[in-house]
Amino acid sequence: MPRSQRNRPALVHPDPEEFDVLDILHALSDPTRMTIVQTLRAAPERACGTFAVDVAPSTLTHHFRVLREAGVIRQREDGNRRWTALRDEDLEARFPRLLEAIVTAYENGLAPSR
Amino acid sequence: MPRSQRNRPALVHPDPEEFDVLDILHALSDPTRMTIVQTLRAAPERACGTFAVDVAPSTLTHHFRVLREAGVIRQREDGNRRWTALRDEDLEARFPRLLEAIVTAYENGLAPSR
DNA sequence: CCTCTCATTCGACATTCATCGTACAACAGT
DNA sequence: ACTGTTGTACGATGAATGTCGAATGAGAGG
Repeated sequence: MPRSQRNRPALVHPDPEEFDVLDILHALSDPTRMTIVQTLRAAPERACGTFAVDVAPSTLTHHFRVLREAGVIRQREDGNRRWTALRDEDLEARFPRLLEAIVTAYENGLAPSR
Repeated sequence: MPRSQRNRPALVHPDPEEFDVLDILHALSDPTRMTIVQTLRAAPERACGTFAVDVAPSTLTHHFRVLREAGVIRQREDGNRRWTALRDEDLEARFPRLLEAIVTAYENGLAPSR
């Protein structure tokens, strides 16, 4: 029996109909979380520890929860690892072009005129 | 001599090169501020008191400052009124399709599936 | 069985934030 | 001048937020 079904509370993953744009915007307005999303756009699925962000593990867990409860990412358990992926398709179905516009804007703001 | 040039500090309006996507996302992640932006999309310019938001005047001033310092709105003085307008073109030039995608997503989230 | 790794939960902390009431300043009429 | 309107500035307050360290728990592998 995997860890997620024993002592650990089930991971909260809202349905696309429950997505709230304001929650998504808030989730993406933090630099650490935006870096996570940006990283996930390049790699389809990653383990928690493989993100190049400079925060404590418990802080990372916190940021994952914010993203997950907003519907931005999906997490699944696999042995001792927790894999994280973007909910590209769900987001696109609910809010077309939203994620693309935001992440593109963020990446445009990094190098060119800063 | 208008009010803005006397005892009052000049209104802070960042240049488009200084826009920060994360600041913009944070500014738009509040329901009151999103309502303001949505209202401004319909009317090109409005006076402060003409927004259908249910907060105290001083709170409204606070929200205008957040939006203004993020580059979302522009405010100008005219006699006793302060006129507020969206910085459509500046935002579009700096972050193409960003505002459109966000406001559209917000409006889609209001009626259809909620 | 023992240990190491991975990631979480919990509690604490300092900061930021949304909100309001009060006081105030400038303009517009009368 | 006096008065009402418009909107700001300031200070306070309670809630939310980002951060961390310590403790915990489950899995993997010797």
